[in-house]
Amino acid sequence: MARSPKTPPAPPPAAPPAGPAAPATGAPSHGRRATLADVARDAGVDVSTVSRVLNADASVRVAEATRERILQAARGLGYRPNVLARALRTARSRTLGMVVPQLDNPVFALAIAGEEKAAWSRGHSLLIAHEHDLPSGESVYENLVNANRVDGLIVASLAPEDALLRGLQGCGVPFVLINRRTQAPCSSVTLDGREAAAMAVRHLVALGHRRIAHLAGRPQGFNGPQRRMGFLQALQEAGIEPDPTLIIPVDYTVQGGATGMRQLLQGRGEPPSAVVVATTVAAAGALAVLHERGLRVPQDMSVVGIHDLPLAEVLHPPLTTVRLPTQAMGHEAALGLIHTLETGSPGPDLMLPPMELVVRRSTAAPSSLLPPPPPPPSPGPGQGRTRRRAPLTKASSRSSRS
Amino acid sequence: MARSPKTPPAPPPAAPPAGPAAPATGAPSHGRRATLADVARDAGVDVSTVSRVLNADASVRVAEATRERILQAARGLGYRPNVLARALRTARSRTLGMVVPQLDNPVFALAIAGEEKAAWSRGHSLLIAHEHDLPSGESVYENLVNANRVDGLIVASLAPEDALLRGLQGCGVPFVLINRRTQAPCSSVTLDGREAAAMAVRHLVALGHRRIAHLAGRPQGFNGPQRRMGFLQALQEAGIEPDPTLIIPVDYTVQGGATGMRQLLQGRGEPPSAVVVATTVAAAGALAVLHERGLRVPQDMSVVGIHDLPLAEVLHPPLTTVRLPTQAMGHEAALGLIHTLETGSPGPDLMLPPMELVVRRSTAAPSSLLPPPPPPPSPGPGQGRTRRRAPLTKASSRSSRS
DNA sequence: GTCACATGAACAAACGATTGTTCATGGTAG
DNA sequence: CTACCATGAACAATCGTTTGTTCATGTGAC
Repeated sequence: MARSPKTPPAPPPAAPPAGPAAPATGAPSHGRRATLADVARDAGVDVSTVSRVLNADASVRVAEATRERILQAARGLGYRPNVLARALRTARSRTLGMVVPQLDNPVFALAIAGEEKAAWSRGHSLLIAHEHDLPSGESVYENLVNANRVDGLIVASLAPEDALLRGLQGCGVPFVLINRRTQAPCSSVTLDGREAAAMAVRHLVALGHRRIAHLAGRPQGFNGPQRRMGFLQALQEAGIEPDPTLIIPVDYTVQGGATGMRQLLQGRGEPPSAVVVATTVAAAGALAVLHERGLRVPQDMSVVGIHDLPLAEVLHPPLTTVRLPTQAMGHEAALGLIHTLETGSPGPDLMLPPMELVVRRSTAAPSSLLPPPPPPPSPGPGQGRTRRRAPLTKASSRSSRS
Repeated sequence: MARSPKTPPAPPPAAPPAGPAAPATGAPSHGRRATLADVARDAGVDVSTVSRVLNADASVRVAEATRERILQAARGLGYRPNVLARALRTARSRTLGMVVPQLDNPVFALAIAGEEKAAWSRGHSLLIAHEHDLPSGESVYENLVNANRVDGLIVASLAPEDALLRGLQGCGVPFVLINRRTQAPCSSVTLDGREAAAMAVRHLVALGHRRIAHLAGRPQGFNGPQRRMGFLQALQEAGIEPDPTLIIPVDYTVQGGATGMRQLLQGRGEPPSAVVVATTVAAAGALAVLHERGLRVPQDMSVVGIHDLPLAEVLHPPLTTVRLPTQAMGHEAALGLIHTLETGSPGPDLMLPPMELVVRRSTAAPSSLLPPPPPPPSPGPGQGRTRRRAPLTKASSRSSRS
């Protein structure tokens, strides 16, 4: 492991800067892949020397001429280290394991994209596993660690905290949770749902809304309560007394959003003029119910979704959302985990701030005031953090933990 | 995490049917994982014997008592084979490499889910890589094969055929393409877009539509032309003369669908009463334009999308689609590849038929005829293959290749 | 003319498995 | 009583690396 400690971009281990089409300057001679021994023979030295030269082992001295010969031989043979052998010897596979509860969820797919990028950029690979039952009775985590030898785990699980942590700790490798924080201190990378919800509310307040509802996530999860807190906090900041009947817990599904919206519409009292929906998918359900009832968006009701997805663009009308750095979450998790693996330092503990408020066509000033008089804070949708675009800012806000 | 064992094929490599909680009957003794040598010591035999017993090596005879002792020792130690060592020795990693052009595409995400399931069910792992450039100048394929030692590749690439195949063949491992066929004979698993488009058309014809448009995919891809062929064929079957001005090539994007629909609406001549859109995403764009123009769906225009996605459910109105077995595609590809690896037989060459027509609210009889008179084939949406639900049927229709 | 020493590179032992071959044993046939 | 054979298990080589240690060489000081 004597590579240049940091310097990730560098491809020191014999990367033949071959022609346009990489295929072998003359390498794939007789089918078998070239090994250290082949290089050693060609260069007329011992394998150990080759190993040290190719790994830029600083603790050893070799003559410049020898080094050249070795490098040349390696290049000529198209030598690539056998990661299996290396991993066996060093007990480090340079592979990260990612466990997801579901793959067909754009949030996880994006996170994986970020992880994959980070992993490869640091010379690691990503092994993906679905959270599922194994015939052997092991957990996927254990299997990954015990049999496949991943060096660390990135986990996005919905399992109960205690069992999850117990299982993970039993694996004996570093891990980082994404999209979720735990009571117990534990490395994690999450999205700041509190701030996201607050941004949504501020946008609506700036438009002149005062009666704002919230289709909130499940109270027992992590993201639901976060977003609810942000919602309440921003309301309070604006001097608006929150109306408990306007906060309705819903499932993160189309159906859940629809049910929640129905419930909201049949409530007594003055109806809201705007609603912040905990997820974009639930917002889609809410929109459907509004159409069903003949209510126009945004004229009769403004809708904001939290967590931007491609879906938001194709809804009717296109949904105003708060964009969250989902891919960055995966990227940071992988980078942090690799750092932990390399230095032994504790894992990352990040909460990434929202990227921006994406104003589409589902929000406008409430029709009760037209033409819209300049509302208290600032007129129009161009307030505060709108379209801020701060892609990768970090916020190590352990303080914000409940 | 010990769950109900499904007992699929067989877990020959020493799967200890431990108690409810797998964590060690007494195993994780001193941190280090148990090796063959540990088991051998405990059982008082040689490692080679342990290896043969645990692998159920038929070519060797061991006394029943010895076998028992070994099994017990392995169980007691919680022994798990080190796949790295095994892979090094056998030159088989039991790992599949999956290369995708983009991860945030539900089609690929679903395919991966299918592959992952198939791989694990056969004792393999799945290594995922994004199709991207490597600093070393190698292709991702080569890197996967050369350095990470995957035994085979599943590839979903949009790269030009010749370069792609050359690169893949240079890797020297079996591979199977998904979601795409090539001119050159080559293992692949695809979705039958021809039949899918035909199903969509038949549905519309059954509703009474005669003037049917097609927002078609790119002519140079694989799926676009397939679907276009199916569209034309079904029209012909119904005795309808296709109108070339009603077939418009579009990009597989919201924007593409929108542009295509605008073009369709500004055409001279009698406007179509229904449209088959090549993808659900493009259909979303088309719907948006229809709303923009004040046209009602399905009263003024029926819309069918090909390739069902969760998105279809949340559009306005919910989109009638043809459901394609995307996950099964990945499943079959992985299973086929593993079969190739194990037997040396040629790779799979499948084209999976559509699963069903999912009738939602975007299709109805054309308003020109109300009440709808029984149209020629059969009345109502309950025709032919609608809601057939044949999850995993295969069709080795190499004959259908152009 | 030795001795010590720095230099450069070879030697060799792992890592944890698989697998071809050899070896000890006891029973049986001649 | 010896030769032979089937049986059951040990021996040992190997996969391709990494890494601690040893070894040969030439140079300089004494």
